[in-house]
Amino acid sequence: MGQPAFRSTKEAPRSTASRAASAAISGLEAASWTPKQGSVGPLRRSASSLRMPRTRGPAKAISDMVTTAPKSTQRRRKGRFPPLVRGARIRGSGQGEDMGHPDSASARRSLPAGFPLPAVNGPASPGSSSAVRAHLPHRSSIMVRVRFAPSPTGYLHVGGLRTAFYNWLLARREGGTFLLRIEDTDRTRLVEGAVEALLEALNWAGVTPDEGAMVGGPLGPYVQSERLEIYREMAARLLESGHAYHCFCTSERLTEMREQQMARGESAMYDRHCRALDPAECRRRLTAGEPHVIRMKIPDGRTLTVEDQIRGPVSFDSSLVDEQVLMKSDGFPTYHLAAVVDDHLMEITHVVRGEEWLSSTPKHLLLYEYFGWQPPVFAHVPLILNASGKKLSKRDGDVSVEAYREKGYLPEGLLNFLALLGWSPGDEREFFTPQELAGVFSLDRVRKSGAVFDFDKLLHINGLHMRAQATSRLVELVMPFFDRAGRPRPDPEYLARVIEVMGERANLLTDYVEPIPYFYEDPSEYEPATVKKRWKAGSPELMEAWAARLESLEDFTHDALDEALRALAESRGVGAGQLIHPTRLALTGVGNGPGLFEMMEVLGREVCLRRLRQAMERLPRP
RNA sequence: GGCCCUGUAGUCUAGCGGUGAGGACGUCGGCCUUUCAAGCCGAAGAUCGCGGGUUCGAAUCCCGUCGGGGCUACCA
Repeated sequence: MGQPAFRSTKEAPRSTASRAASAAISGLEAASWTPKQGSVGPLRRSASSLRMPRTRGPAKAISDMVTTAPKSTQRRRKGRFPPLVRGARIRGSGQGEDMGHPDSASARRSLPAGFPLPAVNGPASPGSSSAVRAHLPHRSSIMVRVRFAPSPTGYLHVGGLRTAFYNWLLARREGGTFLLRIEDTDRTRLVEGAVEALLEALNWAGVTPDEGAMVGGPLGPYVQSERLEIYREMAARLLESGHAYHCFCTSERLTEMREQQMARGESAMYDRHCRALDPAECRRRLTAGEPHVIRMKIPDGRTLTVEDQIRGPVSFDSSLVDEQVLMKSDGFPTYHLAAVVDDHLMEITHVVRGEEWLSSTPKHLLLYEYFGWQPPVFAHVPLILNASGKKLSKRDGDVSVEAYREKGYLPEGLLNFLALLGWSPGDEREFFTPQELAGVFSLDRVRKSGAVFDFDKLLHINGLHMRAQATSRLVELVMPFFDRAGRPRPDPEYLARVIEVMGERANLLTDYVEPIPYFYEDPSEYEPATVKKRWKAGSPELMEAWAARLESLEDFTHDALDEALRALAESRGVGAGQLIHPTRLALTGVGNGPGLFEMMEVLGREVCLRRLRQAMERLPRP
């Protein structure tokens, strides 16, 4: 007979899933993944020694990091696209990536005090002062620096969490830095409290930044609206070097232009009207305070190639690239300028972002070239799709991380599921803790096509993680859900026993609350279908006898209850089920749930007797 | 429309010139059991988008084609 597992509140992972859990725990070094609430549990383990080799040649380190992973993988993937080294290759009439515009002295001069102008990735500029320079390449050649750069327009989207997580995994894996930057350059879309919500969600997930907004760091500020001076300065450099120009076109003119282009069947692109503006007139209109933007110049006839870590080389014809606005008329930069400038200044080595950015990458490449900076490695991750194959959005149901948190998902469960959306380990494992993922994740195993968000599978994976948790952690995590359900919090000891008794039955934290009210209060009604099925002619009388027996039962324990019930059934000449089912109905009001005897032990004699009697009174005589 | 990405069961995926195309979710059935879950066993489900070509042999290589998606803003 199966012994109830609820006798004591165990600390170890429970039953079946522990198999999966421990199988999945390889000897990888524990990364510091710490979900906000609760902790410990089986997630903790001692560090062992599977470190990545850290001694590598400077140039190699970067490209290796992403392509390396398991040896077999590396071999297998070879030939998918040329082994890349740096992020981009630029062909055509230009000077290619080696053209070095040394950081202009003027820009350096006018940057905010204490603001380092690293140019770490850039070509060493011969004349620059070099005490600082000297040690930088060193550091950057080893240090992987990745970032998550959301714009605070609301909540954290699950797709955003996946992107952040991939970045975080890369940083953890390489002992690098995961940075959070807030891209709030669109003042019309700002949402109050969004930054806090973003951080709260990341914290909950345990995908926490090592550096950046709210946590600080040496290369801040990390909020773009606080870096306006820098963008202005950088835009000025571009103006100075002839890579950008002022544009005074009104939005009306622009709209009209676009309409005409479309009507002619052409693609809508800025017609470069202001590029030809007479310098003197430009100056005049500027001093007159006429509203204007700054646009970047795009050369014709160049082929711009991104060496994407996930897709291989992707080429664009520069003649088809629009002359993007870099600085808006309100003095804020657009994404393109701000992101490039910040990624460089913040010494980002790998830009891992959503696929929606792939088409604007050629502009970014050009900006790196104009500034004379070396671009980072790029990797564009596929989109997360809804059931009809479109980019997952609000209209498709729950897309905010907060929603999943409220539904009772575990951060590990959500993260595990999200990681598997577009990435696979190469073997057939599917259960991973975040730190395990940090040991095996690599960009070259990320798929290129979008993935549909499958709620069923998310629930399943979350269930796996639920079963791998220590009871004590579950108690901690479940408690807040009582508040939310408007129920008094149970005694932690009692809740622990409920959780043990529930065993494999929970896939969500809320499964310990809403679906099992009978653990916390007497049933207020009885499921009609179950009454019909289980409350038979002989039931009331049997319940009467059973109640009497319970009163005199010495130990109100699983074993004793089991024995007593079976003895009673035998003496009455009925099957045990004749007693078991009506009892369950009387105690819970429903037809299914945990094993009856362990449940009775948890509920206790008093409660059981009371409910049995209530049922006899309230249930109709069949 | 243009540019770019992409295409293995309903869904997530493995696959890298020779496999009965493997695994997972979901579905259906069985076992276990007092129920429900979980677990275990089993089944159905994929003309590898389609058409050509290369090859003794193609999901894998080439060409074409169709479908889906992203971008095409003084949004990110």
